[in-house]
Amino acid sequence: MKIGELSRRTGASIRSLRYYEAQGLIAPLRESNGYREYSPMAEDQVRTIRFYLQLGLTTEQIAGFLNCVLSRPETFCTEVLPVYESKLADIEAQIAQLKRIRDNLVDRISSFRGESEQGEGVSTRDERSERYEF
Amino acid sequence: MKIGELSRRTGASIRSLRYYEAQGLIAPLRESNGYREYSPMAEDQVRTIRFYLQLGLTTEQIAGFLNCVLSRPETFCTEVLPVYESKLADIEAQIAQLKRIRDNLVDRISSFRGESEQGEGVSTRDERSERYEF
DNA sequence: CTTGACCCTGACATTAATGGCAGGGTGTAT
DNA sequence: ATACACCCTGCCATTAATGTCAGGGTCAAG
Repeated sequence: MKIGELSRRTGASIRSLRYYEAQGLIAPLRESNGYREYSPMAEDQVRTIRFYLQLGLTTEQIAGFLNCVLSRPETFCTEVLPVYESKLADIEAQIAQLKRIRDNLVDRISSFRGESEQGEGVSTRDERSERYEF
Repeated sequence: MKIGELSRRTGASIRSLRYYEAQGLIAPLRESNGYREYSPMAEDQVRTIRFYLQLGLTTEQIAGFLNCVLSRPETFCTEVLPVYESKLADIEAQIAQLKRIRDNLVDRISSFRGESEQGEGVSTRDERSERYEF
């Protein structure tokens, strides 16, 4: 199939499909006129790429294990686990940082509410940690 | 004081101090030689700017209420609350999204652990599409 | 008068995936 | 042959604050 059809089938823009190729994630054949010709398997391949992108992995990381996971179960690919673990650490750190900012914002917002009557920051902290715990 | 000293006192790089000025957050006088001359109050002003930046607000948002909060308690500045609330909504959404990704990663990581004892993955396809769910 | 520590402006780079345009070729149906 | 849908490459833009040059003034001390 040609790039337009693959785009329609996968939801990836034509621009993105060309980008994945430039990043070495997919290698369509070329017809004599220069058009890309994708095999039917490309559809699954693109969906797999997009899934890993949604997990926040980079094209470079995906390139490191894509061939493996396309041909066998993910759990057989030893390259995948460290990538997951490193990404997970990133995510946890980001969440922690965002939580700090959020708590600060919540404090400051609640001090606006308190300002119209009297007492300042009551013991919002306990309520907050309950509500936001996860 | 000149820009180098203000930088040392506040921890903001010289580049950043110039940037804050370009964004309309601070307006030092100019000496006849073109050098910026900052009043002593600028030190507090820069610290205030940096604090709001740490909360994730943009220079544009900060510009919208900086004059007010510099001259009276924050809770008297009605421009601030909606900015906080909007930022808080962003943060909550980001946290929720990161949590989804994290949960997915945790699942996938734990499936590696289980795989060492379990039988093979016969149908790679089905497993993968199941786990693709967010 | 030179050195060295300051200061100035302006411009480009950074990150990563994607959008979008310009300028052009291909293929098919009318 | 002409319209139209499709494809190609290459390039610039995006976000927002900051880093980092280049090329050049200012000024005090020696």
